[in-house]
This record gives sequence, structure tokens and C-alpha cells, in this order.
Amino acid sequence: MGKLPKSFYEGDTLEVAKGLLGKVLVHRNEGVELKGKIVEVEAYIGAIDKAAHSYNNRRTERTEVMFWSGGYVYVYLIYGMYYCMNVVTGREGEGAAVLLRGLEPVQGIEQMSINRYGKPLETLKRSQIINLTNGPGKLCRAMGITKNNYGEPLTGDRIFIENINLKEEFDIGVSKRINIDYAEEARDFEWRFFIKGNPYVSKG
DNA sequence: TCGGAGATGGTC
DNA sequence: ACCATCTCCGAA
Repeated sequence: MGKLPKSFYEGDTLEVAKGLLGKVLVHRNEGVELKGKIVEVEAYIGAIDKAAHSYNNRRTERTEVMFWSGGYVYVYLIYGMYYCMNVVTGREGEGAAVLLRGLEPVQGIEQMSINRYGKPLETLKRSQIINLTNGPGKLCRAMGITKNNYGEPLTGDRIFIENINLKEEFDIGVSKRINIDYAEEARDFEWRFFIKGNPYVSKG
């Protein structure tokens, strides 16, 4: 069970987005290994997408990594408080990425509880357990993902995605993306993908 | 359980 | 000024 290869990330962004569902994100940080199954994603494709940070070839210090070839980590700060993690996709110069919006804890859930709430798992209510990783800001907090991960390769040993095939089948849900009402026609693009029925999907 | 309002700071 | 979000608090 190896990690997804660089060639996977360099493929078509919408295919990569769907292909990431059910795979397991691994972060090795400060001696702990945290794992979460990807259950919800959104695609952003700079060339045609007014919601993408890379739209109109906007290449800045923040968006620089989006223009690299697929297989790197793009982390940004949102609302001054929360980090969001993307996987860079496609060819060099393309400016595309997939946002991770929901994870199901697989390993290290006790540490995730500490990271999110500062208290042990056994003290959490049911609703708090679902809230560990069912949103882009929440999952970064739980997994210990910060700006320090910006630009890291997904082909290394510190952060990567396992190339596993789950035994159980799942249906893929499709919808418009969340909180991009400013993006004119792009707001209607159905580029959000999720595992139907999974409780760690952020909404819907 | 649900919805509205406020927090909060990097980026452009 | 804007923003790919979250938490809190009050109403039901």
C-alpha cells in the first residue's frame, strides 16, 4: 500500500478530485502520525474559474504553489483564523488545485481531539466527534496542518496520501461549491464531490 | 437542531 | 475591503 504517485496529481483536476475520495491523508508531525479518509473535496481550476485564487493567472506569493506541477500542498489562511489545505493538480503553470473539505479520522483520533478542543477524546460529546474533521478549517486544525506545510511535496514522507482501495463501495455525490457566491458564473459549477452518506461531509 | 452575528488578520 | 470558516448563543 504505497502513496499516490506524482503522475496521479498531474492528471485532470476533476478526475483527481473524484479519485481522492476514499483515499487516506497521512501527516507525520512531531512524532505522531495522523490519518484521515478523504470524504469531501472541491476542485478549483484557474484558467476558467473565477472562484480560484489562481484565476486570471494571478501569481502571487500566496498562490505561487498552485502554478507548480501537481503533487504539492497549497495551504492558505482564511478569515484570519483558519487554514485550508489543497492538493495542487495538473501541469506546471496551470494553477489548479483540490480543496480538502472533509475527513473521517482513521488514526490518531485522540491527538485530533487534543488539537481541536484541547481535551481528551473520551470527554467529547457525539456531536463534537463529528465536528473534529467535517470542514476545511476543522480538518487542518485536527491534523496539525498549518502554513508550515505550504509547498511540501506529497511524494515525500512527511505528508502524503495513501493509494488504498476501500473494500466497501460508495456513491459519489456532486454539487455546487460552498461559499463562493462572489464568483459569478463559476458559482454554478458542480465541482464539489463527496461520499454520499458519510457523516464527516461538512454539509448536505 | 438551526440560523444569525461576530471574530480576526493576511492578502491585494 | 475582502475572504474556499468556525464558534457561540438564542430561539424553537
